[in-house]
Amino acid sequence: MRKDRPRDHPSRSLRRSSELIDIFESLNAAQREAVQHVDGPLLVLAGPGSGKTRVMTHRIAYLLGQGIPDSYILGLTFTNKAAEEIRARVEACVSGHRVFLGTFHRFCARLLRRHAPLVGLEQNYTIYDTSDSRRVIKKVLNEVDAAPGGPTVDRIAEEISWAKNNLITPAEFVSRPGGALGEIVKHVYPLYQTRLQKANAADFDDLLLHVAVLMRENDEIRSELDERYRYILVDEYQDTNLAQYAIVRAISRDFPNLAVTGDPDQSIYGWRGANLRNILEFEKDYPSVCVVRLEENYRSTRRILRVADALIQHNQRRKPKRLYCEKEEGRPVRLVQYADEAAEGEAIAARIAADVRSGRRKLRDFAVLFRVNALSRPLEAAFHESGIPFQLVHGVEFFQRAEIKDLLAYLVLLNNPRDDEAFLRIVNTPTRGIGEQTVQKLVALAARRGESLWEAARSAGGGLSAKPVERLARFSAMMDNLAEKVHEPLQELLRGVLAESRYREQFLDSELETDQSRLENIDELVSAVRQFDERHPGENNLEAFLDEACLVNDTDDWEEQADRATMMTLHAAKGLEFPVVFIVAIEQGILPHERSSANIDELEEERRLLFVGMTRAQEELHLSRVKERTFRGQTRRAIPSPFLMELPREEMDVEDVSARDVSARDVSARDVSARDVSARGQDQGENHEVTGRLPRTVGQIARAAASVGQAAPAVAESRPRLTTADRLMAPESDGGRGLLVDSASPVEMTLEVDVGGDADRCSPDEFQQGMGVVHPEYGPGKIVALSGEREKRQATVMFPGQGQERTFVLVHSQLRPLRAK
DNA sequence: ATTGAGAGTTTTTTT
DNA sequence: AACTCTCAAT
Repeated sequence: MRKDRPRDHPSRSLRRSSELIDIFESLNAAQREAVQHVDGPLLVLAGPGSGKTRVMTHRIAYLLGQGIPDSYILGLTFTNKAAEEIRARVEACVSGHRVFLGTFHRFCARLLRRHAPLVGLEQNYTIYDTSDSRRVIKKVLNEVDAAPGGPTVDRIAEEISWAKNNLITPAEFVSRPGGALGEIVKHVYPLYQTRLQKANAADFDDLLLHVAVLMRENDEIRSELDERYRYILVDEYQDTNLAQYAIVRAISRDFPNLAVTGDPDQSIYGWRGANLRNILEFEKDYPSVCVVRLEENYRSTRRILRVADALIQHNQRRKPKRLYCEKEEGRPVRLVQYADEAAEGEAIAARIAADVRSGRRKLRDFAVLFRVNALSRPLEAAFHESGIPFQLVHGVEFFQRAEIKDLLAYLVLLNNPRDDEAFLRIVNTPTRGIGEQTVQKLVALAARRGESLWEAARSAGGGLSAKPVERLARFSAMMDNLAEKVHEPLQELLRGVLAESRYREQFLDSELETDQSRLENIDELVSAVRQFDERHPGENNLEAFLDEACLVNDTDDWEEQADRATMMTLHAAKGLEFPVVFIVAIEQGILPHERSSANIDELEEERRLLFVGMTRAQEELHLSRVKERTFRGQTRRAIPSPFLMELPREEMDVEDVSARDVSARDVSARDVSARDVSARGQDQGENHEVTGRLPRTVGQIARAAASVGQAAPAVAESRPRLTTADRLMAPESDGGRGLLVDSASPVEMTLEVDVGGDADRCSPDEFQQGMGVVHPEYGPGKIVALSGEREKRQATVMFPGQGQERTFVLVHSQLRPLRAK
C-alpha cells in the first residue's frame, strides 16, 4: 500500500506554533494530559459535559503539530454528525489535513470495496439497510414455511444482528437450548447470508463482521492497516460492540497507540449489541494504558449535576467517578405531577410561551425529551395549540421514504446488476403490468438457470406466456439503456432514470398532499445528486453516492440554528445540550420501559438513559409524570417511576398540580367539537353532506370530496387512515379551507367547510405594522409590510430565525400575534 | 392492480 | 389509538 508521506502544508506549519499555545490555554489539567498523550494506549473517561469532543479534536491537532502525518491518524465515531463536528473543529486548528474521520461503518465499507473478493463479494457490492435486510429475512422465512405464530421477523433479524455483532458466523451459530427463536435463527441465518452473498450485498452488520473476519484471517492486510493507522482514536467507546472492538484491536497491535474516549454511564445502546465490557475492561486489554478522567462538568448547574449524580450512583455496574462543577448552584430541579398527558403538554407549552414572551429565553433553548416516540403526540398537540414552533426529531428518514428508495433502487441495480432485491423493488414500480405471478415465475426461472433476475428477464421464456415475457424484455431493455449512462455524471443518470421509468408521472396529476410531497422529495433527491456531482467532479461516483445514501441518516439534519423548541427521544438527545430540558412521562413501564425491566442490566441501562437526559440540561431541568395516561388506546393509572425515588428531594421542588381544574381545559380550543364546526359551517351556507360509508383512506376522501364538488383535500398529517374527527386541510387553491370528517356516527359522513379552523383564529385587522408575530413553521418574526383589506389582507413577515421574508394571506395563514393567548 | 376489512403489534435505532 | 400486513373481493 502506498504510504502517504507527510506533505508539509504551508498553512499548517505557519499556524503551528501559535495554535499550540491556544490549544493549551483553554484546557484544564486533565484535558491537557489527554491531549498531550502521544504514544501508547489512552483511556479517557469523560463525564457528561466535560469537554470530551474538545479533547479529541485538540489531540488530533496536537498529533499533527508533532509532525505526525495525517494519513497515520484514524478517528472513528458512531455518527456522521460526530465525525463532521470533529472534522470541522480539527480543520479550524489545522487546515488542509486529510485525517480519516468517519463512522465505523463508513471506514469498513471503504475497506471492503478494496478487499471485497476476500470475503466473497465483488467490489460493487450493495449495502442493505435495516429494512432491506428485513425484507430478505421475511422472504427466507416464507420459503422455509416457518410455522405461523413463531418468532417475528423483527426478533429473528435482531438475533441475527446480535450474532453478527458478536462475530458469530452462520456456521458457528448454535441455538441456545430450548429456544424456538434460536432454532429458527439457526435455520434462517445461513440462508439469509447465502442470499446476501448471491445478491452481492452486505447488511450494516456485515460491514463490520466481514472486516473483523478479514482481520482475523488475513494477517498481511491486518498488519498493513495496523502500520498505516498508527494513531487511532475512538469516540463513544462505551457503545462499541464486539465486532468493532475486534477491528480496533486488530489494527492497534503493532502500534498500540489507541485512544478511546467514553463514559460507561452514558451507554444506552446495549440493546443494539454495545458491550460495556469493552470500556470497563480496557485497562485489562491494555495494561500499560494511561487513564485520564474528565470529571469537571462545564455544562450544568450544580443542582442539576447533583441530582443526576445521585441517580446514577444507584447503578452497580459502573466505574465510580466524581462529577463536579464550578458553575452556579442554579434553580432546584422541578418534579411535577399532572393529571394527564394533555395537562402535562399544555403546562410545558405554557411555560415555554411565557419565557419566550418575556424575552428571557429563545425557543431554541428548550427541549422536551421522552422515552418513546409515541409520547410526542399530546405534546405536539399542545404546542400546536399554543402556537409554539417546534421541531420533532424523528426517525422517518429521507432515504427511507418509499419514493427515494425506489429511485435509489434503480441506481443500485445499475451499479450492481446482481442485486435481486433492487430488481424486485422496481420491476413493477411504477406499474408496468408485471404482476406477482410473472415475478414468481421469473424468480423460479432465474433460480433454474442460475442467473440474476435482470439477466433472466432479458430472455425470459419457459413457463411464461408471451405478454409477460415481452413486458420483462421491455423493462430489461430500459435498464440496459440506462446502464450505458453509468459513467456519466450522476445527475444525467438520475435524469435518465426519471425520464425512462416515468416514475414521476404517477404523482403528477394528483392533488393529494402525500403525492405532492413525494414530488418534492424527488426534487430534493435530484438536487442532492447535483450537489454530490459538484463535490466530486469528474469522478465515477455512483458507488460513492450510494454509500453515502445508505450510511447517512437525516436525524443529522436536526437544525441547531432554527429557533424552535426541540422534541425528541432520550436516545436522540445524546451528545446535545439545552438551557432548559423537560423530561416527561417518568413512569413505571415507560421509564424504565416495561420491556426493559426483566433484568438488572436492562434496568441499569434505563437509569443511564434518564441520566443522559438529565445531563443535557444546562440551567433548568423539569421532570414530570402524570396520574393517568392514555397510551396505546388505553387509559391507565400511571405509577411513578422508581427512579424518582432515587432523586434527592432537598435539591428539588416537588409540585402536584393534578387536581387543578381539568374542565376549563376541555372546553378550550383543543377540541373544537364536530358540532361546533358544523354549526359555523352552516351559518355560511357551505355545508355538504354525503351519506355512505365512513371514508377511511385518503383516496376515499378525495373521491367523496369530488362528489360534493370540493377540491380534493390534503390530509393534515399524511396518515393513510383517518381517525375520529380528523381535520383535513384543503389545498391553498381552495382558499385554505378545511374539510372535517366526523366519524361520530359511523355510517354517515359529513364533509363540511370548516370556517376558521382554529377557534382562536385572529381577524386580519388585528395585525399591524411592526408587530411581533409567530408562525408554527417559521417561528417568530416581525411584520414589515401590510396590504389589502379583510380576507385579501396580506402581511410580509421577516423571520430573523431564518433570515428570510415571507408573505401570507392573513385569513388563511397560521400567523399569530406574539402575545399571551 | 386496487381496495377494504380484519388481525396482530406496539422501545430505543448512531449504521 | 394507530400502524402494518394479509387475504379476499373487485
